[in-house]
Amino acid sequence: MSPARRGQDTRDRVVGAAASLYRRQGCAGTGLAQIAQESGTRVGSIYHFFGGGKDALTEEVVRTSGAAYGALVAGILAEGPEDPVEALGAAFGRAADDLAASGYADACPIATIALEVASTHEPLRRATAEVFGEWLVGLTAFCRGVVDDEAVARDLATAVLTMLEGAFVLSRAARDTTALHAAGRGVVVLASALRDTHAAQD
Amino acid sequence: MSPARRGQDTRDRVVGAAASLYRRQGCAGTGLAQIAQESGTRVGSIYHFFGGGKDALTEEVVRTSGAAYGALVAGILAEGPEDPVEALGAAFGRAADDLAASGYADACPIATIALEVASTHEPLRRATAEVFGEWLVGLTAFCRGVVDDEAVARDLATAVLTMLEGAFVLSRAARDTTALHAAGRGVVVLASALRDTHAAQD
DNA sequence: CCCTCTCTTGAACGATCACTCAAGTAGGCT
DNA sequence: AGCCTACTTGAGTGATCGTTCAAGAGAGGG
Repeated sequence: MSPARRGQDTRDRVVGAAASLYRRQGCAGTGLAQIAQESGTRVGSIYHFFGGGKDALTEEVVRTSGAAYGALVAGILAEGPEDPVEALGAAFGRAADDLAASGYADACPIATIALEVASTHEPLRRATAEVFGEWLVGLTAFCRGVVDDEAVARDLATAVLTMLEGAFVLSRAARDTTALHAAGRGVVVLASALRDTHAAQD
Repeated sequence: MSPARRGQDTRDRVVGAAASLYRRQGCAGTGLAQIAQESGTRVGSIYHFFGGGKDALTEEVVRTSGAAYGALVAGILAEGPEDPVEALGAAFGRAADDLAASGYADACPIATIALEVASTHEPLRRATAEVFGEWLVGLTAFCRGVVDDEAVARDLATAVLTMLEGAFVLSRAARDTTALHAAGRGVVVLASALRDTHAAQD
């Protein structure tokens, strides 16, 4: 096996292990030694791939898992019920199932990092903001299927994302999916109300 | 001044400094040395008051600032517009103002801790869950002013809290209050819709 | 075959981590 | 006055933090 291939594998394993650990215990609570052990390599190898040190690795984790989670949610919405309002509600149910199945660990991959770095590390804060921004672009496009008006759709998308993020916080803390299911019902009511008022204005 | 009084002062300053630092940079990212320096004492004094070490201090921070923030929100809602739906919306505007005024640091005092400890420290996880639970009790009571049905009020309260928590995450990451304002508009639409459908069922 | 380049390895750096402890200080009480 | 208790102080514990580096391993191209 070529060194380049071996290296790419190691690099991917490091990013994957870091993403998994960050999601469970945050960035500050995860040491490079633990990341190295979890990915079956040594700390020195991490520095071979990430000359910028832990910060560079963390930024790559944010962007990589941010893109992956955005694609995951987009897929769930696309494969869900045909009615976009019902699809939004079903997505919260799916999120609840996945969260419980993972022992209440696999929620938003970057929320913990975002809160940790928001006031302490400007480059990482920007990275998390950009990921959230990209999610909002995709969600807004989907919400255009509920309400045609761009501004209203963006408001709905923002509300949906806040409810998902907040419900992840509450559900992980409580170790039950009540908050996620309540948020899902709220999303359906909110989206339906916006669709109705929008239709009434046509 | 009596030793007991001096001690109580020191203890309060330690809890206050820890709460402030935790809110900005999380629990794992805050060292006891920094807490001691910020509160004008020494690490040894922290251990005099908190024999259980950092965990004991953290639990007190969670319960203390959890209760304080619950009272703060309750006060804002009570002093807000008479219409409870408008009061909920206004509270999000107030949260946005406060967040921006603090340099996007003072959001939820326990959200970062909750995410950090949810999968790593069971006693602290329970503490955060209990704080969220108490907030939900108060919020549900307030939402009874919107919808009389207990279950619907609790759903609304849960949705409101998830939107506040999620909007704090997005707004701190983006360093702007767009998400909080959008969430506030969403809360008004959601609460209004629930009030209308509930009234129609009477 | 040997050189090169990529990647791995293991040891070491100073700093900081949570934590401990013995000695010192000072007000309250008898 | 003298003791007691509460609190402070500063030094020190081993462990782990992020980071660095020199040396080794191993496949590809000449």
